[in-house]
Amino acid sequence: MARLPVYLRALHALQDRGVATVSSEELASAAGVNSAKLRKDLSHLGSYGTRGVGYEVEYLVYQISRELGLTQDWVVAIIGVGNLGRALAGYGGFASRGFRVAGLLDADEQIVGQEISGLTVRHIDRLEDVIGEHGVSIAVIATPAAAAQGVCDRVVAAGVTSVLNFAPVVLTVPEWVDVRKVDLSIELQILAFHEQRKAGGPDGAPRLDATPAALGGAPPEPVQYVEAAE
Amino acid sequence: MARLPVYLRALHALQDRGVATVSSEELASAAGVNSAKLRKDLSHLGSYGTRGVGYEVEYLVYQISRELGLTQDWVVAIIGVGNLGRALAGYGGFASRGFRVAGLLDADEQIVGQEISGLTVRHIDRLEDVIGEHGVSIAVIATPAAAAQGVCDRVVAAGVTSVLNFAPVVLTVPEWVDVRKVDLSIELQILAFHEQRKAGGPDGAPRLDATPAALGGAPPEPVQYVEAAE
DNA sequence: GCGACTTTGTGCGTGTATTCACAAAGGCTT
DNA sequence: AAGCCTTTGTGAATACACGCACAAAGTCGC
Repeated sequence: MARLPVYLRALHALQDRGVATVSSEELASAAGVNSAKLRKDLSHLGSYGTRGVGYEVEYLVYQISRELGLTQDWVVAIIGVGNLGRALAGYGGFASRGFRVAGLLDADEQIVGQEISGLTVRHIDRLEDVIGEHGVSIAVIATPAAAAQGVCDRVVAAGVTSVLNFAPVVLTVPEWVDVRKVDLSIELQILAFHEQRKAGGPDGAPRLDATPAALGGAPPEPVQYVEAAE
Repeated sequence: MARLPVYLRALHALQDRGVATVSSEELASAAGVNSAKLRKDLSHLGSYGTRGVGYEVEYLVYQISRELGLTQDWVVAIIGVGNLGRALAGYGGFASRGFRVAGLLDADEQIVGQEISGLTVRHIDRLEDVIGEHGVSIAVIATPAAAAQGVCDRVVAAGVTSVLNFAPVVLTVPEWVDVRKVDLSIELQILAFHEQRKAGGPDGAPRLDATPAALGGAPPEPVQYVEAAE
């Protein structure tokens, strides 16, 4: 399930606070989900709780990590070292969960050779070498949209079977390859949609879940929706 | 629906290629979804297709933009100008869809005053001023985890009703505030989970959904996750 | 050792999402 | 103008996710 990482994070937070045992109610609250759902999720991996007491934090951390495959190292390459690629390279949340960034690649000669977060950026021409040398199994694509599919084809040909795509395109891959997409502007668009709903829909329909709170909101200016390539 | 932004992107790509009309089958394929689902989604906003022909791209773009609230400007503030905040500030996908970044804020004196993507970073102490002056309605939180809840409380108190959270914590907000979370490491963990499944579960159990044969492609070699020695 | 209390694990009803399949509707050709 | 062909829009069947509520199971106090 896609919620396990969230539980895992909450459990780590509890561990840091020295909590040894936790009930489904508490953990669900910390993770922001329903307690029955949490119990059902956990029971799907086996019975790791003690009735009347709860779950032992450390044991649960281990079981979830094991289920997610975090008890082994995953070797990652980041392709595209722009602003986003740099942010990803320096993101501490990777290393602490068993993800090791083994390569940074870019097509820009200005960037190739730079040292970022302890790694030297290599030229995209060496993509296959880097993947082979380090046994990369997960590729992170942070290139411009136009380059993404080409890069994707190459990493797949080189043996990568999981791709995390930050470029705003739908990637086409063979069936045995998994792709997950993170799209920053889509998230904002979804927020805008809900924001608009709060203020009354586009057709002026009365808002269904109006809040009593006073909104010091922005007077929305009439606008054109200009489109630009990315 | 959360899929509308994906359709919108696909439509924009078609527009750039000069395509005037598109069938549900083509658009669904470009967006990576089932065509019946796409038609049902679109019919939910009204009947904008022509039977026997398809949908007029430009008209559909307008209707979806309108539904999503992209025909008006949304004013955004980015709090936390680390690597990620910088990447977000420079991300072209925002401006092109009606999102205007009106403020960059950080607590680090070293960063305050820097000019990034045409904006001067201001001190977090001025958060309420910036929100009020520009009529910010969406806040993007790109701070360290420890600071996120505090910042969130402040932006909410200042009148913001939508929050896009990049910090790895579950934010607590009043019921009238929408929060969306983007978690980079969670995406990688989900990939690792599937990757592990392909190779046989954590207990070595045979994979249940193994693909018997790959049509028109090289079958994946039996994968091993060797610890890469350097 | 026993009973009361707490908490898990899950059966079940409900609502929602997804997909199939087809009739209705429009264009296009002759 | 009439019939054929394409594609939409949607009824119906299916699958899935969610959450309530409760019995089973274990702990803790006495």
